[in-house]
Amino acid sequence: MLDAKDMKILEILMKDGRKPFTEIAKELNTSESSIRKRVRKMEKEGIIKGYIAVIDPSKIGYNVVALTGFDTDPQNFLMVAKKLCEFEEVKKVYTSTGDHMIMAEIWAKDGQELTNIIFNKIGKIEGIKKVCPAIILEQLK
Amino acid sequence: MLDAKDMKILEILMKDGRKPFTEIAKELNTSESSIRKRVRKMEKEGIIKGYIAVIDPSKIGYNVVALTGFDTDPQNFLMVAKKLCEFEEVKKVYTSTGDHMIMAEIWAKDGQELTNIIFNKIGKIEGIKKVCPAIILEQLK
DNA sequence: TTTGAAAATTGGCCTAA
DNA sequence: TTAGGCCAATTTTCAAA
Repeated sequence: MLDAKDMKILEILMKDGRKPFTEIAKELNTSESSIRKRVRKMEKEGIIKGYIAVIDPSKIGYNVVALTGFDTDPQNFLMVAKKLCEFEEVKKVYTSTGDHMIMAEIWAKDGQELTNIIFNKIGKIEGIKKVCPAIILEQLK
Repeated sequence: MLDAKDMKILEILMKDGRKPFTEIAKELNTSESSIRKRVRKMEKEGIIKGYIAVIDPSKIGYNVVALTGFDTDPQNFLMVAKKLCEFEEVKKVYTSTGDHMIMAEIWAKDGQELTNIIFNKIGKIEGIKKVCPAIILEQLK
């Protein structure tokens, strides 16, 4: 299904999602149309879900990013996870095994705002039993 | 430093990193060159760190993604974090507060490969005291 | 901000494996 | 049937005024 050339294209686009097809073609010693048709196919098949700009949160005033685990009672599990997605400050939501059934990445301007988001806004969701925020100190990769 | 228009541009690019400047300009009722100059400036300042394609790991054979916490003795903490970055399978590395000082996102083809990566490759790094993998079941956002 | 030239993308049509 | 080559039209980017 995916051959070596597709994988190389993906590797390149995972590092630079804006690299022109013409340049990718040059790097892989092939034609632009070949690259373009492969990329379009992978987009259609959902292999490439999209392209996003990567922002440094601290540079736009979000000085506190927290990986936050949530414990819920089993009845409200999915509802809680979906509600979490609705918050603008919640950038990512996963369900997972391990210590917490739900993990979320939350951006806040400072500690006070994080407290407010977690305990006043999110904490009010029915079914949440416990909240475990871990503040990210540095992203190394 | 960042005005409202910059923030709107960032919001748009965080959702679609490939949206042409001309389209963004139309949405924000301004000119293409204005948008482009603002974007270039934010790129230069490191506010926009780059652009990446978002890949569905399961569609390229990575069926197991694990958020993994690492405990280390304090002497080896930074060295461990840096070593982790060198593994191709380790896609993200954070230092953080909370249960584990280091958090990493690891991609593997299956459970067996994850076990191999965590215990045979990564686990051999000096100073690692404990490994706590949580397998991501679903990404909701 | 406007303008015009260069570069990249797009779509259609074609051939070959 | 599918991947890739080719070409012409459109769109986007870019630098200078």
